Amino acid sequence: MELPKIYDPKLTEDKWYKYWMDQGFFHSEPDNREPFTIVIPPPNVTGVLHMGHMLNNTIQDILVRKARMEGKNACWVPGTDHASIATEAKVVQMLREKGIKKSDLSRDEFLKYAWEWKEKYGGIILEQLKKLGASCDWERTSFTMDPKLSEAVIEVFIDLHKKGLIYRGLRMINWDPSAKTSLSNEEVLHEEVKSNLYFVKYMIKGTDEYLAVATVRPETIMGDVAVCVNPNDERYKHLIGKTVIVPMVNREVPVIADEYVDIEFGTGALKITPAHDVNDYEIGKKYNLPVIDCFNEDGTISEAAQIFVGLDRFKARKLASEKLEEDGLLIKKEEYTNKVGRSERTNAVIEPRLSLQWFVDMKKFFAKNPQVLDDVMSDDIQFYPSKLKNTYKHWIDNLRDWCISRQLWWGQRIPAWYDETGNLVAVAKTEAEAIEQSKKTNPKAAVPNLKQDEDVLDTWFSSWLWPISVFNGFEDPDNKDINYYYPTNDLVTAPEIMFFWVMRMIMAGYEWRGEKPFKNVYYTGIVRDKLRRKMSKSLGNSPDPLELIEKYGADGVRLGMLLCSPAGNDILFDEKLCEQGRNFSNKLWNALRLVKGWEVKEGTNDENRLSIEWIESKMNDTINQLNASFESFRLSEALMTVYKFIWDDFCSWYLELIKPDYLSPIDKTTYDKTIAIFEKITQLLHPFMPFVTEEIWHLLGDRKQGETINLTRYPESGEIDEEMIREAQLTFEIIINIREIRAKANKKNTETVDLFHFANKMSRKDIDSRKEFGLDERRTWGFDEKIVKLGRIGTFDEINEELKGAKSFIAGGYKFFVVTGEVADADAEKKKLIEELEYTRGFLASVDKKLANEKFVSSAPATVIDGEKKKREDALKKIEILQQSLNLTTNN
RNA sequence: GGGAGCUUAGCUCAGCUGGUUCAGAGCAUCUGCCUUACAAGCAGAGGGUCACUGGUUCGAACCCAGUAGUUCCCA
Repeated sequence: MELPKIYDPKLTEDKWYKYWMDQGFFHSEPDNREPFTIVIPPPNVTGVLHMGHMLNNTIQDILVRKARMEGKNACWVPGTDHASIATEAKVVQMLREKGIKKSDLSRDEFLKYAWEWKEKYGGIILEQLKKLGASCDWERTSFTMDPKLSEAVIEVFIDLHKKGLIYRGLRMINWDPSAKTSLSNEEVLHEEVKSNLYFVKYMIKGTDEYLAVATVRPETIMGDVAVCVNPNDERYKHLIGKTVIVPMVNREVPVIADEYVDIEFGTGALKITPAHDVNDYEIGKKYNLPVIDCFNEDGTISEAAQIFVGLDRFKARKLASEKLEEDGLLIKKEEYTNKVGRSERTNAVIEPRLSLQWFVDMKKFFAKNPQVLDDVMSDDIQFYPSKLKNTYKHWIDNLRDWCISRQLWWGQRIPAWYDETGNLVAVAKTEAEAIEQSKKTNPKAAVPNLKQDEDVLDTWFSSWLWPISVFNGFEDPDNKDINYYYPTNDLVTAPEIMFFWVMRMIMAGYEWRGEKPFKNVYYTGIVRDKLRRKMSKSLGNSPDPLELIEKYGADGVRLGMLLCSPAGNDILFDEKLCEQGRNFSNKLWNALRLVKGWEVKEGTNDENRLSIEWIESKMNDTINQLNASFESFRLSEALMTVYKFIWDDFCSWYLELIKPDYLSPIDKTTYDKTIAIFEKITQLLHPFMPFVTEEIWHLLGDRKQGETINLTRYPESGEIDEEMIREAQLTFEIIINIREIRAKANKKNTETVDLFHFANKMSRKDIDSRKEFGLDERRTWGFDEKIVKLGRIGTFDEINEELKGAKSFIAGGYKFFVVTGEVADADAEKKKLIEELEYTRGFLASVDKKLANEKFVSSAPATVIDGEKKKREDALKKIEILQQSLNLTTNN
């Protein structure tokens, strides 16, 4: 069989993904096996794959594939999120490009466009996930606005309203005066700007005294309803309860006291404008102050302000400053740096604005479901990394009610019904039901003319139901799927949505299933570039994942992502890592080429026995380490374990040990064992690199149609011969020493050197001495042929005296001489010996000191003391050899 | 302003209960090799006052306190 020298992912990846899909390997139905479930964090339906998705989904795929190979019934549910704000924005923009304004369309017309857009572009991202190799059950693909899922959202809203966990109230929101809509916090970008701090006189009623107030927003003075000072502020104590005159509009307002006010900031007196500042609003509420909204929704000054009516807010600021100066009320202007929020989309400066919104009463909800916090704190739901538990707790301790209404059209419309004057009449699925309800509460009233709430629900209000709703757990709470797959096993997501999503899914899980939604939560880091900058479109520092796949293969990119992603840490992505991944595929491929190129001869070559026993032990050891890493979700570590086993142990040592001479055949026993090990290697690596391992697995054996590495059982660990591993390590140490001497002597690979073992009382042939070193006497000569082979040794013999002019080294308590033909510098050799002797003596002294310390001996555990004793013995032996060598050198 | 985390090799990180030969990887670097699987490769090497200061302990990268720097969350 002719295999190309370089592995080409393009020839295999699409081929195998199609095969997997055709054979339906990823589809799951409930059966008798243990379930393993992951629900995807649904990406935005109109989104495209970015590096964050790559990382997140690679991790999920690894977990799912491993579970599947462990014989579990693995089910990974894919899907997308309707993402109301982002999607609506995209549709609005698309319409604008066509010359259509949203305001010219009816709600139904707009939604028609939105659905068309969704059908056309939605789900591109899912196709991209296939390129990555994601083994999702595509037959279960869901969308948060699928009829069943939307229905669940509406029912949940009605249910919560019935339970008294939802209410409608006034609240300060982020208002975009340009787009005339509210924005979520995530859509507001904060930036530092230089502005002025105005110091303004508020005259105290009936006196010539004034109270100085500092503000950056003089255009909101018309909305002032009080001035607040700190009750502990000696300067102002006498003014508390007095009345002051608001400049420009001459309104009389009280001076109140609250500890919220920072004595140090400005003048220590704060003007209270409840309509235009979140904190002022809170204070206003606390002291029952009125709210005067002096802005219109487009950011111009309203009638309520009395002056500057109709002018833009920034124009008004300038005019207010001038007017204050005219009136002699402006004390001074100072330069001041503060943060201003801007709309991500329109760049307009955000105005805090009061409006009627729907809320979930979080305090009540948590009182009803204390497990939402408790189960995370007690690790019943385990966070990886666990340090994020602190953040979770801190958030819950400072909960605010969840605002769930959005002034948008794309999403689930709030099922609340109002009469003509805007009073809430009922919360119900349909108008008919609402009328029914209103009749019940007020039978005598005429049938009202009802209007449904114009707003839709927050997208998170549908995604918090995701682990239940994808299995239709609301319409049919006792169905086969939900009973089998729920609670799910692992959730893989980003820490920044811990509150938006993770916490709320836990809430929903307890409220409607009485059970947690998942057992483990794995938080990935934020993908950043080499310079630690967040990857973003505007910086242009985010590579296109599909281009990377094109360049390095999906396996290469998957490896590249994972190589730099310890759980919870940020990912400093570097394209070079993908290259490393690609190179690794190629390494594996070439190992296949080597093995498949051998001619096989019946029989057994006993020289290879120890090498085979060693690699088997080493592999079992690797499997144990790998499983331990998986159990604690240390996936980077797990990958590194397999990576090193394959590259270093299997390729660099094992294959070199057993490789027959050029054109010589290999014995069948060794060949069969090697193929078996290679097969296990592909299985171990498969969750990480699904494509190249499937390809190689098929080439390693005679596979039938319908067979796949996906459905093979993940290798289990067997017996580990620790002594064999030590023996091999000693062999490698000897070989490395020889190679180093060869390298320094500039020996060509084709030239041999001679090796002599110094036969003192610790001879390698001496069985007792081998026992002393903890080595098995049966293997005395086991690896010697291999030392000759890999060290390119001509003669390998024993010698009873120091070999003058030869280079020497000590390995595992044995001394060796290497004759390179070039005369070694005797003084340098001697110096080396002396240095090593000095060092070992110093080391011995420190160990002795420890052992002589009575407190150490009495308080340290026995294993530690035994360790120290062993160190002492080893050091003594080493000193003896060194001393002996040195004596001989000196005598010569 | 409040809270949480981090600081170990040039870079990115391990170091799990304080104790196994003066601290471990990967990448990068340096040297030599196109040695019949792989130059996307092979062989070898160098590189660290564990941020700083003090404390606890027989023993500290690890525990405690303080200082500095840094990141994130909330306001």
